[in-house]
Amino acid sequence: MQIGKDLVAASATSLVLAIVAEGESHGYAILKRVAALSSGNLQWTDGMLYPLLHRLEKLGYIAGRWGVPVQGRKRKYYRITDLGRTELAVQRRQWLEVDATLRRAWLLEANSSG
Amino acid sequence: MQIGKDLVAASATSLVLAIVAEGESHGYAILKRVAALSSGNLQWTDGMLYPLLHRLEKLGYIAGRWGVPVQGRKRKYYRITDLGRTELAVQRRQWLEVDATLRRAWLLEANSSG
DNA sequence: TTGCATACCATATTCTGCTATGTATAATGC
DNA sequence: GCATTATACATAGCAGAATATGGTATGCAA
Repeated sequence: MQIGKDLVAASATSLVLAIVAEGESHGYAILKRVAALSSGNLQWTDGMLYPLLHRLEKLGYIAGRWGVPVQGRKRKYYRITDLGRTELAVQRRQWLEVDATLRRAWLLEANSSG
Repeated sequence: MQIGKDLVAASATSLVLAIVAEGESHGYAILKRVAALSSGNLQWTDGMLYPLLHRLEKLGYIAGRWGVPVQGRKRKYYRITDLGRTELAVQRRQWLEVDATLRRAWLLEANSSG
């Protein structure tokens, strides 16, 4: 299934925050995690993720540090901050509220003929 | 509760389609319907609704006609098209898919300490 | 040692949609 | 009859985020 742009944008922050709340992670791994959690339905491009990570870091929701590996490409690891946890809770509440609204609207449509 | 911009954008099309699927409606009435369905949590501005209605009409999801009232301001009434109903179903499926993904992600976070 | 695939990160430019603003009519209160 | 608020629609211009692009590093195959 192809997921629309707006929906991707609306869920992106919550997903990233939830994933790094699980434990420190880096860009590429987050990409894979999203694909796994969504059963492959969400296929983020790296081009959209990195700007998002920068934004979230600037907002103070996540904190990044460069990992210095013995071998291999260097990676930037992100972890969630306290502010980020708070924000995650806020976003969840908002999502659930809109979800409830939509479900109400869908019922209306179902009941009004077809 | 204040709902974020992205979330508003992601739910707007579905909401409008579901509302006009209930029965023909016009801009101002749709605004009120959204507020009611969301218990006042979604407070759309007319400035965001009208461009959206134009877009949806151009896409063929809704069809508009000018109502000529005996008295009162003239209004533009929109009804849903067959294409619009199809699109509504598509968007609902997408929303539910992302919703499932998010709920999975939230569980992870809950289980990973706190 | 060349070429290709995968891992990994970054950002300028483009595009899209909202904010701000404008127009107009009808109802209400005084 | 005048001011104010609610009703109702439209769009130019701007802000912000994704696309497209670019770059480095490692491994592997031919």
